[in-house]
Amino acid sequence: MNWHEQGNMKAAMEELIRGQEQVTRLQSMLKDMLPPEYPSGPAADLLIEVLSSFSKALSLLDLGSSAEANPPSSNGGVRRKMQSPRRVSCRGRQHPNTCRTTFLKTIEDGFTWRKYGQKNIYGAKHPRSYYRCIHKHGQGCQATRQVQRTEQDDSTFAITYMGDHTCTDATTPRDQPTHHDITSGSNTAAANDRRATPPSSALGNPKQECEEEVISNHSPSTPSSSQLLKLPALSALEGSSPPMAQLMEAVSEQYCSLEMEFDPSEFKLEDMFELSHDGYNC
DNA sequence: GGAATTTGACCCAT
DNA sequence: ATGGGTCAAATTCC
Repeated sequence: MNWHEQGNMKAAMEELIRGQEQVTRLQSMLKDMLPPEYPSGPAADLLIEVLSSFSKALSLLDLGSSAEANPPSSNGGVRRKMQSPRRVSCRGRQHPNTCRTTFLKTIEDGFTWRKYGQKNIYGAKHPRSYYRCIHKHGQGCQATRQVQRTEQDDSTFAITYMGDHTCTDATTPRDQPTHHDITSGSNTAAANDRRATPPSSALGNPKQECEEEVISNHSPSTPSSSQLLKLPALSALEGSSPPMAQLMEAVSEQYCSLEMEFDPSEFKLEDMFELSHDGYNC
């Protein structure tokens, strides 16, 4: 690891530690606000999960740095290559500057897609499916997307969009799979897709999308951090008290400053290191 | 029979 | 050399 990578690593750890402290403060505030008979609730549970995520991320980074310092020499010299040494998404050949990833409970997004490939990804539990817009030939639409189940949650799909729709489908606002409207849509590859269809649990519930979306920093239409990440349970508390709102904003920004295409299912230390090479660009 | 998916092969970036 | 992305023939479904 060179000095530049070490610097990024250290900065990432510092950001995580700050975020952890702020969530702890938020937890304390929330505790004061809730009635004694209801010491916990969805918001409190969510904070516990957020704290857990921070802890895991910190321990991962810590392991990474110590492994770097003390490479394992045992195991008879036979050591499996680290998984996913390359960045697995946003590395497209056609749309290097317009990719964004969303995490949804359904692959429906309002557009009509044609599946053109599927690959088992090295080190990944689930295969990745490749779709292109059904209007590629008719209207020359260059939009494509990659769909892969996340490793933590089989019912959640990481959907990476590459290229913009130039077809007439794109003119209908309800069809735009943006972070502003990711709950709409009924006619998709999933609807037409007979075999590459996810389990019914995912399909029958178009309203089950996660509120989480990661948009690459270089995206021309990148929204503000607060727009990017608004936890539903916390949003409900907005306006409850100024310090709480400020803290929520700070925590939100903390997450977003660490964004860097952070797909929990695909997070690998080496990915982080490589991010420092190409400046977080896709 | 047409349309859509599957899957192995090929190409390309790293 | 390796893994990811795309192509296209084969297969499946309606």
